[in-house]
Amino acid sequence: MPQKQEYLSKNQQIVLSIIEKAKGPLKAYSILYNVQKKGIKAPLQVYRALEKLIEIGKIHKIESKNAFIACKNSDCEISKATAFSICNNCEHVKEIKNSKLSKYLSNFEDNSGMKYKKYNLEFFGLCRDCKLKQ
Amino acid sequence: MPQKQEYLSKNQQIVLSIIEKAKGPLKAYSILYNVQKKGIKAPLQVYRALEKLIEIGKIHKIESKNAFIACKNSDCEISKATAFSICNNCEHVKEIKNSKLSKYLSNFEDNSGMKYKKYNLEFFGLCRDCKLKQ
DNA sequence: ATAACAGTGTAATAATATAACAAATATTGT
DNA sequence: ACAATATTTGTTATATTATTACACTGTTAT
Repeated sequence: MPQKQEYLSKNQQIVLSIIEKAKGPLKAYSILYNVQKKGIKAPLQVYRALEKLIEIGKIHKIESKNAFIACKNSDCEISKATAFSICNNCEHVKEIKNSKLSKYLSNFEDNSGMKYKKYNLEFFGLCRDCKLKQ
Repeated sequence: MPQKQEYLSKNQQIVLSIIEKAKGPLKAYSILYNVQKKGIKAPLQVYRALEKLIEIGKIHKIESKNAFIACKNSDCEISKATAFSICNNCEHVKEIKNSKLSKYLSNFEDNSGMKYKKYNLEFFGLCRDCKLKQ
């Protein structure tokens, strides 16, 4: 009796594969347009797949952009600690993999002594290329 | 010659005062319904005020909720380093004021040596009250 | 076999946010 | 005070993002 889903359903596979092929985060409706040839016709089908893929940690949502990106971090099977670098100029997004940072945040206690199960961190700045160009 | 706006316009004041009075984050359209008696009729008027208020650091956007909360942190006149605690159960949101955390994140360098001007961090868990109830 | 569960398909609609344009108001430099 | 510049406002329309509701299909566990 498997506790966690071990396979992806058809729609989940289709949506994941589009996101994995993409260079950057994709928006839900742009995913939809990309998969209409493959039989996914309605927003809800996309959103359902996205929800599941997030739940099992295959993708992450970039909240400040309402966009979805494949998880590059083999560790996070359940997506609970995410950090991203976002370029204000070219909009390039990269997942930050930094064990010191993730340890620091996972163990963080606020002033009341509370600890958290989950966090999402988004950093903004200029990426290397954009900094050079300016 | 003031470089920064030193006052708030009428609509900005109205919107800010609603947000400051609220117990938690408010959504844009809920703000709209609340201020229709005061002459603000259209979403855009609310969004424009929100944009300005964010820019000058009077409020913050909780990205995972598409909601807006007053800044309790007198330091952040320009909103560039924000951290929040969000309860998964009662949805209570609190701005985290922790100088160690903010120093850590403001000085954070990623693996490529890049530093960032701005960040937003959202922590999720159960708040004290909800933890006790369960 | 059947209950429980996860996934699918479809239509409709809700919720969030922006574009485009015209006019009014405030601010600054001279 | 006056023109030039900035910002803010008002309004309509529309774009974008996300969910509700309902009927149906397939798989798994007992």
